[in-house]
Amino acid sequence: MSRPPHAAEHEALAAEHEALAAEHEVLAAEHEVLAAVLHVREGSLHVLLWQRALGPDRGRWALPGGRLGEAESLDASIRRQLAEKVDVRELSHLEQLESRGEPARMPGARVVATAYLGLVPGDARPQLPTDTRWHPIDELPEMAFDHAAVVEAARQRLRSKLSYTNLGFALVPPVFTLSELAGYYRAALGHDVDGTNLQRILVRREQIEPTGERLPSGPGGGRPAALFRFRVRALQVTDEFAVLHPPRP
Amino acid sequence: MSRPPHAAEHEALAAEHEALAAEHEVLAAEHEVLAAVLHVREGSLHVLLWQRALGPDRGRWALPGGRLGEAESLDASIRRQLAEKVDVRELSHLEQLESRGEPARMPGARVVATAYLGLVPGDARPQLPTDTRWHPIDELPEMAFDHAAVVEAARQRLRSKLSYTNLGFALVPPVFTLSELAGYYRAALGHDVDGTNLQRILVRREQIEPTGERLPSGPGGGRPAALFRFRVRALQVTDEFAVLHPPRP
DNA sequence: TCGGGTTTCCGCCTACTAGTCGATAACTGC
DNA sequence: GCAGTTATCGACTAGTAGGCGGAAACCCGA
Repeated sequence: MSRPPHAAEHEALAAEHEALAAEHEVLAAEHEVLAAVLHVREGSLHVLLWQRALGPDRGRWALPGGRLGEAESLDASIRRQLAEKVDVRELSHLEQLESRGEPARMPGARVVATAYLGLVPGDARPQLPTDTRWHPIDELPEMAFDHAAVVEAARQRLRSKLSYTNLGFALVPPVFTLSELAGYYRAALGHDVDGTNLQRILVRREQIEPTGERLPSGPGGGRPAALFRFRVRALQVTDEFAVLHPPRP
Repeated sequence: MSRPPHAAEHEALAAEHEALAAEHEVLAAEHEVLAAVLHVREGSLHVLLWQRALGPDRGRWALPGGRLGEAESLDASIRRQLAEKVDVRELSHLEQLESRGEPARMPGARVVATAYLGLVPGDARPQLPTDTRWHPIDELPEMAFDHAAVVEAARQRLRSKLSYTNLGFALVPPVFTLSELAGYYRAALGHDVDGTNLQRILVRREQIEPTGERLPSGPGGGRPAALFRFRVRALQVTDEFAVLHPPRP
């Protein structure tokens, strides 16, 4: 059983909270939403971060997010908050990840956070505010609060869902070649992926289908690649699990 | 390639966002924690519910839970709340499930809820308060608020985690026969489970091991059953997924 | 137009796993 | 000892992922 805090303690906390809220031009709130928006670019997985210019942890990099509004659902709120940093119409997927409520996760105020995983297709190049950038997920900068842990959770979630859902649709452009597809999976999974095998698995699961068209060959020649697309561009769970393993030694 | 959004478009977006933020006066939403505690008894999966005697939805059945304390983490809070309904020392597993924040999920106050999945081993018979009972998960009574959805999420989580983790340890007594083990899995998964196959899978994964002892035969005779135990009684993720399928037709 | 270089695609092979089933072992009770 | 019962073990089957080599389809230079 946890004891109720002393009144004095409580008031001090409330005062500090007020100050912080004033600084941010927002009233006191206890709940925030965050999103780790992931995106494959230049062959590796990136995450969307913005650099804090004010408040605690200024200078560090943070996930997009903010306080929950009065009449907002969690989903609606994260969409609204994300709109500040990126064109939400570019988002191909969004799902809830986890909530964190350690009392000391942020200095000053007590804030419970609900984190989301967001995905942006590989061909999208949304315009970003000046304080916001894509960071390679393997070289994260100094992160604010507990946001690094959220990024790690997002990466894990993506990795496993690629194995037993059609979540790949959210990583790739509407139409793609098999080599490109393998490249996206390689970046997201963090290990090598055999194109032949990937094709067989996804075709068998009826996740992807050929469009019938083919891309012209590159400058060096080579057989022109056939184009594919995902049949369904919304999350579906495969009845049979199938893990994409790293290659055998 | 997607075209970059026009600058004007971007500004319009930002303006819209300002308006939205102003409209959504931020308020201190209350936060509660809930747990769907599952338990296999008499061959079927049950969930722990208590009947509301006061307030909204009185008479309906609810999950254990309550408001988050000032200096409590979410995990600490759900443990404290659960202690009101069941001896928490009987809990073999507890993990976070999902958070719900629809503004109208409870009448009156705005309450964001973080739900947990709890498990109690099959041999435990914890004492319960008079308002609290185990309910078969297939015959839920009239449920309060959105608690029925939470129960469904918990069941799904259990089902899938049995396939790619050692979560079975949390369902069974410290020591068990293979028939008993198959019975627990059958109840939790909701479909038939072949004991031979289950044994091979779990032994191969090094999840279970024979204790060397054997149970005396029952009244009708029969070969005495060997006893097994889980090697590790804490959650571990199997590197290779392996789904326990329903039997083939 | 022919041949070398390049990339993609396709079919075959292998290893391994889950699911099934029947035979055998180890008991009880008559 | 024999019939009945339950548990255990081993062998068989079907299906899947991973890997590899060769054929296909293109470019380009001679």
